[in-house]
Amino acid sequence: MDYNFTEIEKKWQTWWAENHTFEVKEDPSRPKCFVLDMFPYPSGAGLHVGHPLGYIASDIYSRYKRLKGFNVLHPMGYDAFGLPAEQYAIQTGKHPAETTDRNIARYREQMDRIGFSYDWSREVRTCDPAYYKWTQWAFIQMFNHWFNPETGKAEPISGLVEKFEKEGSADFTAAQWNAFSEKEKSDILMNWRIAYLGKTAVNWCPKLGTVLANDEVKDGISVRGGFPVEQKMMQQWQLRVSAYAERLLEGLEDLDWTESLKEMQRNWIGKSQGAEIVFNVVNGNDRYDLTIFTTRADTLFGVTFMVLAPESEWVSRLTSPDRKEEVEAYLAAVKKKTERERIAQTRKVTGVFSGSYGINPVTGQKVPIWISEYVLAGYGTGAIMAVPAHDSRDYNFAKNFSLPIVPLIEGCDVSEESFDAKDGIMCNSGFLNGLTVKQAIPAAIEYVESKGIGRRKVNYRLRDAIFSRQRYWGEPFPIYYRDGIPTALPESELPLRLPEISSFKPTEDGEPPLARAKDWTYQGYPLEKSTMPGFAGSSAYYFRYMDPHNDSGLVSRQANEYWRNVDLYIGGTEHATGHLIYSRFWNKFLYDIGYVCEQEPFRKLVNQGMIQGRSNFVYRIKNSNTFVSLGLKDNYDTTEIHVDVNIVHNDRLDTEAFRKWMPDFASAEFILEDGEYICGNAVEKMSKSMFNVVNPDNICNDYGADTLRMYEMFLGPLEQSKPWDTKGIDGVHRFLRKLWKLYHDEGNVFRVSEGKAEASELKILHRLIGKVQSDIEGFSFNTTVSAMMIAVNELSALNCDKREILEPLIVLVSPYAPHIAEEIWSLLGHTDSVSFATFPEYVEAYTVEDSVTYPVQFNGKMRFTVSLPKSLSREEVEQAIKDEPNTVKYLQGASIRKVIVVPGKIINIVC
RNA sequence: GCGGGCGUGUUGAAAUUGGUAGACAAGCAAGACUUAGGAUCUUGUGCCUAGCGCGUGUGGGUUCGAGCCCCACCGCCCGCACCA
Repeated sequence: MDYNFTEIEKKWQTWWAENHTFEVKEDPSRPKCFVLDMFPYPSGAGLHVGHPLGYIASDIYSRYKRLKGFNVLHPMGYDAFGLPAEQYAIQTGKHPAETTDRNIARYREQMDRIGFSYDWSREVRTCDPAYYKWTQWAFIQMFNHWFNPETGKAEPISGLVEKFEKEGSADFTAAQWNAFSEKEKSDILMNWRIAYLGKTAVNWCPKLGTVLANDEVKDGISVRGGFPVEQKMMQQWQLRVSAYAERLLEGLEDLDWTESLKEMQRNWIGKSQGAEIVFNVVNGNDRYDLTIFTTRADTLFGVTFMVLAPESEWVSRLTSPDRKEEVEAYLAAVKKKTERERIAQTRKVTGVFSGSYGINPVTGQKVPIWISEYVLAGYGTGAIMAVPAHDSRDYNFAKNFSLPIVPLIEGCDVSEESFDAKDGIMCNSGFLNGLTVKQAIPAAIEYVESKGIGRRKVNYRLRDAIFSRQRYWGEPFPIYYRDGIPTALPESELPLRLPEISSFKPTEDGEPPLARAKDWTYQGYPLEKSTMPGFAGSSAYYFRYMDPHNDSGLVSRQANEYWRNVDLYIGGTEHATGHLIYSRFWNKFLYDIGYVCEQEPFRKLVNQGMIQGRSNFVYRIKNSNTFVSLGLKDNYDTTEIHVDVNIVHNDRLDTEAFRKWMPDFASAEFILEDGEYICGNAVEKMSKSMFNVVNPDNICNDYGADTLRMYEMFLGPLEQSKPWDTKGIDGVHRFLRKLWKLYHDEGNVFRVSEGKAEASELKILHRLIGKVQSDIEGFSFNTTVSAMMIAVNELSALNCDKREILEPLIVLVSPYAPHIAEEIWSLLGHTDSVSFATFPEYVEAYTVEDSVTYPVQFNGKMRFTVSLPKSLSREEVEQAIKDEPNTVKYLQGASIRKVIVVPGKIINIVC
């Protein structure tokens, strides 16, 4: 019997819980460090070994920072509202709260086994009324504020009302405003509120019976559930995220995030500089001003037609009577398509002529106005000027409908494809002729501005976030309809609790499930029936951890000023354009209203890679119950069958376990090679259906949590995706046993000596200290594990049993393998947790020998500064350099292994 | 198409950031102990025509010196994608 991880881990997990070891309080005398994991959605499947990867890294970092003297806030909670629990409720009638509670209990149990140093007293759950009170509270604040473009920040809506009362606006006078009815005033203010109700094109998912945000839809399919999505105009609650586009973009600059993630956000925000240009348009005798947006004002002379989005409100106005039938047929056809079909048919050109014409403001030429789905209603003004010669989409359209193509750049060939590059000399372009494209763009904008037919304009791709979901399991809106006027509940009424309902399905007439709630009213007025989306509860949860039990505010001023924002945030890259944008927006809003002290929520962000599954296969000979080993399978006609990876070890099948696995295989026969059944393998997504899910509990049972933690780190760089492969886990486990043996004799009796450490032993220790320090701070957790293995190997080779070495060593190991460290720490005579130890100080003198520094000249040309041990004479060094200049020289004797000679640079001595 | 990143043994990967390439593990091979081993402990393990030879996707460049820097090409991964 030696290292008994089962006993040790249980013992210390209980001890930590009983002693509240990881609970933290604000402590102004110590620097703070806020280390956060993206909290999980507690799904029914529980955790697999991929989930804890980021949690382990953040836990190591937290424990390390604690040893370094930081006051570390390291909390965990659950993003507990969401679709799966509700879908399950619809199928089974079980209340989502019940399912959620059960799943959370399971998650907690699994996390506890891994030995995380979370402060569980700060746990939050987004579905808890005491928590969602503050989600609703924030919504009311957004409802009561507007975004002032002049100051670039959120301001109370009352200020806007005052302004309207005194000055009116561009659309109405003060007198008119004051004469408006309550309803009219409410409708106008809706155009300004940060949280507002408005009609917009939404992603409607009929299967889920709800609308979805852009980031909840991928390739025309809902991310949750994978159901088709279609475009629909609907009245929905929205958040005016687009108002913050510029600040969200600028804010990225100072963040310590990966370049790729910042770039993803930049793309999502999609800033483009251009101009809005007004075209006179004619439909029979009617004349209008139609504004379009373009980034290529320089191509104005090449406009040969214009295009409207099918959803554009201009369509009805510009359809001439004789074209009406055809246009309506086209609109109906477009409407019928799902988003997915629209994407799939991307290259197929469709469109219809409206019957109206636009007048090119620089040439006076009449150009036809078309309607086509390749123009998007939600971007710019939903209308474009088409320049087929220099835009490939316009080009395809022109070719398809035989519209003219006018090239504007000298020497470009547009017979086969458009010339999209912003490069070359302008021609056929009046006053722009002779300019380069780069000169022509600003020149054209200046021209249209001076003629009053357009203006410089910056456009963003970022849309407002659709905030309503026609579902049950989410936060109810703190909104009621007073005579049809959307009104916020008084804050004193919060939380507005989710009511009990008889069935979780939408009603027969298509209303959200909340329509089934009895008495869903406030003071006799109806309450809003939709609920908030998943990202509502996750947008500001990090504030709640700072002050989780505060009943009078989201977070107290004092707690917020101490913890400020997240120093390290670890989570998956899949949240790049969802959660991470919404959180930043939400945070900036709270900052604007003076509620929180930092503009950005997450200072440093690390994306852990995904752990994929490594599937195993067996090969069944067709029409038999005989299975043939991998190497021999080509001799037979076989079917490949996924086999549970938990009954396979190093690709060798446990044939007995296989017979027991499924009744079908009870009488299975095997054709072995060398007495073993070898399985095939492949890397696939970790999922139940592939039988490749590895449960962390199993690893904890077989090897212990410390092995799991170290092995997950050892697997490779944190950010990288990699398959879970149990090969190699034995190596890590062996390391922990060796570590244990360092402190124990043959009979497993604890033993250390008090003797003075040798220089060689100190050297091993201090090299490790330096490595652990620089690697953890550089998020290179895998190399630290290797360094520990080397140190332990070297120390056991030296039979080192000195407390002076072994005590700091166990502190170094403790962030990675906290249970074994805690056990040994207590054997070393400590009564306190190793988490309260101090990180040992790195002393460089142990790695570099005593040395002197002096300059050396060679050939009168190169000058070097040489740092050498006293044991080598200057003559010896110079001779060595002369013998073999400009290269690596090995010197005998001493502890010096080479002298590196670099012109003008300090010479490096490697020991 | 646009943007970001990567390419090193049989495998996961290291490389003090321009200085002995392949650390540390895994696998494989040989040996020891053993009734047995998915246990433990040694030892070996980039390649070859075995030279003091060749090797970090390919070709070139800078340098005394390149896995690392520069140019071109090839291949892979991720994100965005009718955004005018």
